[in-house]
Amino acid sequence: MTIPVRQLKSHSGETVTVRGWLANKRRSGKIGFLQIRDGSGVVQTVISRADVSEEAWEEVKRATQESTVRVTGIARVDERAPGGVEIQATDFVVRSLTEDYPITKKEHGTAFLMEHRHLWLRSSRQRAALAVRSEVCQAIRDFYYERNFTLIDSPILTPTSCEGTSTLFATDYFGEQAYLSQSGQLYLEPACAAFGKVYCMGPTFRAEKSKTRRHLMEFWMVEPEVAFLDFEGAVRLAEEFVGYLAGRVLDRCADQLAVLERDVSKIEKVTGSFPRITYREAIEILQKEGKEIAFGDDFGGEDETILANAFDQPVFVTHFPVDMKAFYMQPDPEDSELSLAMDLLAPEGYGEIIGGSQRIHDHDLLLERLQQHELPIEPFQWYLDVRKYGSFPHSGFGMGIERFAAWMCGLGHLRETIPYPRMLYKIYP
RNA sequence: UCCUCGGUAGCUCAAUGGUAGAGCAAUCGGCUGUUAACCGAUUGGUUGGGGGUUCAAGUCCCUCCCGAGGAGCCA
Repeated sequence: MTIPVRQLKSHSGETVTVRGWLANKRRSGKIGFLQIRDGSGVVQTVISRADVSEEAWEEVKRATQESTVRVTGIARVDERAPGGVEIQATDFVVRSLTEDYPITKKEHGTAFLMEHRHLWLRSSRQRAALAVRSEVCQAIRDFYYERNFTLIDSPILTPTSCEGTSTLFATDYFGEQAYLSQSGQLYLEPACAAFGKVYCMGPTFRAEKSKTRRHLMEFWMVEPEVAFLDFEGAVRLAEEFVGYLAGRVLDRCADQLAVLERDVSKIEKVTGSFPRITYREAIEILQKEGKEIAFGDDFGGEDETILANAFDQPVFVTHFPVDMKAFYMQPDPEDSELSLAMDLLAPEGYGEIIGGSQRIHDHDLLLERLQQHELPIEPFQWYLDVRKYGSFPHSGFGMGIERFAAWMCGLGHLRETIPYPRMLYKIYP
């Protein structure tokens, strides 16, 4: 009977068949140790020449790294085996022989591995990171499902820029210019009036020529948007959300975090409420650290790291100057020069993982802001309609899934947290 | 777009301006408990492309291409 490697421990003593790919082989004249990966896990198979036919032993000699193989034998618990269970083989066959597999057991540079991303996916660290990503995505779905949010997928092909600033990927739309979406938020706001609590999760595109470990041209973002939720509510939702996701990763990805050699104590600190500082306080902290930064300046990557390192937990920075942020953000009722905006900075230098705000619900103020930003009114008419027909206060935020996953995994670069990263000038494979 | 560093065997890297090398991989042989197994042997090169300086260039100069890191911008 074919058994997934993951379930082998519960079949100890039984004769089982495993099929998969040969991850590694060590062989002497009379005994072989084969690490076989089947997608659910990796198991060591022990083959003694005396126990198998001459044909099967020839197959052991012939088998190369990443050949497709099938082994039959007795599963047994043995502490000498990686993973604690192994198969004592009675038969072994190569189903498809691999020759000249590019990724060897020794070290490779990232550039080489990225050229072979389709094969690199098979390696243990990559499988661990992508499994964490998968768990994060599932946890996101569960979080919003359990709280009665409705999934509203926003369009990827859009007629205009959402915020008017970022560089977009342009494409031809039957003779008209269309752009790949850089945010689903504007399309979520009308849906709030239909469903109250909504979210979207999908790919987002930025054509900026960024070339750093914190950037991808194509990345995934989850964006909740809630009717009648004020700024304080949005901060609390973000806090609860991040805490929930971190808890899920700790609960269900212990094996992956071990492979990634992640210091889980850093993630275990992510509980309860997160510290909050205002933008003004953040500037003061940076100035005390000797940074030359003034009120009104944006944070650089180094600034974010300084701020984040001042706390164990993720830290909210709130109340940014109005003209630093997007046109739709609600001004602070106590100081109209500030907006009810927040960024959440992850610890350990992982940077901004969440950005959000309360949205302007007053029609005339939003119109004024569009004009101030020199944005055309006509393409945003539908967006203004949200404020025209039964306006309501509402708030939301967006979280970058790769940045969150990179933080959980302790990876220095976003590219390993997405199966096929799209980076500056790099779109292969 | 700008700044910095880099490109030598399939991979990771050495090589004062003076004969292009090692480890791993591959191939062959040996080894009954290996953990990136180990041991021996063999194979493997238009030194990213083009131009220049020089008796002589992997090495110095110019230029282009490609890669890595960072800045700006952002999630």
